[in-house]
Amino acid sequence: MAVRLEKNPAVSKQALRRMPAYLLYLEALNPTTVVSISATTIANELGLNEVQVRKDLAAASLSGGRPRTGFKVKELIRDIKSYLGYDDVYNAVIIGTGKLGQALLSYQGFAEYGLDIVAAFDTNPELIGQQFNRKPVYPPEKMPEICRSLKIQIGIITVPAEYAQDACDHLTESGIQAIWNFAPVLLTAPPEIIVQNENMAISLAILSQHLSVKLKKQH
Amino acid sequence: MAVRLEKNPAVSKQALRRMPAYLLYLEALNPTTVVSISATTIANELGLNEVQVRKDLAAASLSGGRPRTGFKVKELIRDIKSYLGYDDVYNAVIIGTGKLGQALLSYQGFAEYGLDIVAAFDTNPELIGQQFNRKPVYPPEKMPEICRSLKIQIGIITVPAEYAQDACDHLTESGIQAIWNFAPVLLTAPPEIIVQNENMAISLAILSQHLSVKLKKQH
DNA sequence: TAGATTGTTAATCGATTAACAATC
DNA sequence: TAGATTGTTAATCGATTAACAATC
Repeated sequence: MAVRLEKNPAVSKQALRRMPAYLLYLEALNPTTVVSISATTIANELGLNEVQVRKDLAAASLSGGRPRTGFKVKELIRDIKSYLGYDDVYNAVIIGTGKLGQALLSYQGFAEYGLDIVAAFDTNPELIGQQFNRKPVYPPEKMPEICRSLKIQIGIITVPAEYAQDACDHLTESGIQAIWNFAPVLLTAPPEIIVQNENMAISLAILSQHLSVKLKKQH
Repeated sequence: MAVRLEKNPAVSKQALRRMPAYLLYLEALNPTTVVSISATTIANELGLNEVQVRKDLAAASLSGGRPRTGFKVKELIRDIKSYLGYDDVYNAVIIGTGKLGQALLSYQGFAEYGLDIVAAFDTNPELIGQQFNRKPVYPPEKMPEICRSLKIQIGIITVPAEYAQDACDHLTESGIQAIWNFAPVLLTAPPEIIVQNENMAISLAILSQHLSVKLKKQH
């Protein structure tokens, strides 16, 4: 996982957010019937501005598109993946094997994003020693040892809100570099630790805003 | 759930994304010891620009802040919640009671966001008739009837990617207004249906970008 | 009062969109 | 060639930040 910041100076955060959508769209195409695709088509299908899509694709694509024919789908998929850093693999552990933790452990799709979840931790003695998707559950005491020996870079927090800060502290002491936090809590971590929050409240607020506007119109 | 678009003309999308973080921060404060708080303090704690926080709070707060003392924490929490539309309640159903679906069904916190998940649907005969967090699982055939009689506005899709479009079509035919999609798929829905994607690939791409920059620095 | 903090107006910055030349 | 599409340069738009007056 390594985003090509060097090449194109204009790697906007916004563009980064749109890339996964391009990828989903391109991967849903039938590769035998659709060999090439234009930025225009993608823009229309996704409801985006044509020039915006063209700039985004130009930033990600190594060989660029061709006038008249557009971009080669296969190449473009490969380039966007590389642009998003899905080629390099990071090792991760999950803290908290409740239902959400189990769901993430069992999800096969992370491999494609360069995320390799190798183990989990939980305090529940009934879960310790079990495996989910062939990934073992360890007691929290083993965190420092396992994170260091398996060279874990990312800790994924899926414990209930009240234990999230503890989990964060434990992970920090275990030498990880980044935290992906699914608990609805603002974590306090040393500045060198990267914290990315998966905040469902944001999605929900945006959805609810659109919905309220829509329902008002119906009256 | 109804965002106050009318009052303040400058309801930026970006501000909407920051609001949930303010809320988490404010709710973590001890209400007996911290009665008032300044935008300056919040900005420092969250690593944001002071003026930005002040503008955001001005947009959400009804009574505004006071020079010297700042905002009353309790009032501010209430105002931001109302601003985000957490006061109005929307009814939702979950399609797909795998681990992710079960996790969402069991999560108690959605009530605070104005989301009331009242039922679930699954094709698995072993799950049909069961309850999770007192919410019953029905077979998909019952979707139109139940969604209409319970006045469901939101459908939450937590089925595997390959069934997500089917689930979307079913929900649309059942008269729902909005879809919250957790499957890594671009859904095709009629334009009047609001689709909000919970795309973990975006979070992961952002995290991986930061991480790659960080790891490069260490060399 | 003095000064911390608010809220607003103006300046800057970044992202989007429009216009257009280059190219296969 | 003609024309669809790319990629770039310039204009616009929106969001952030800076400067400052108002206020408790």
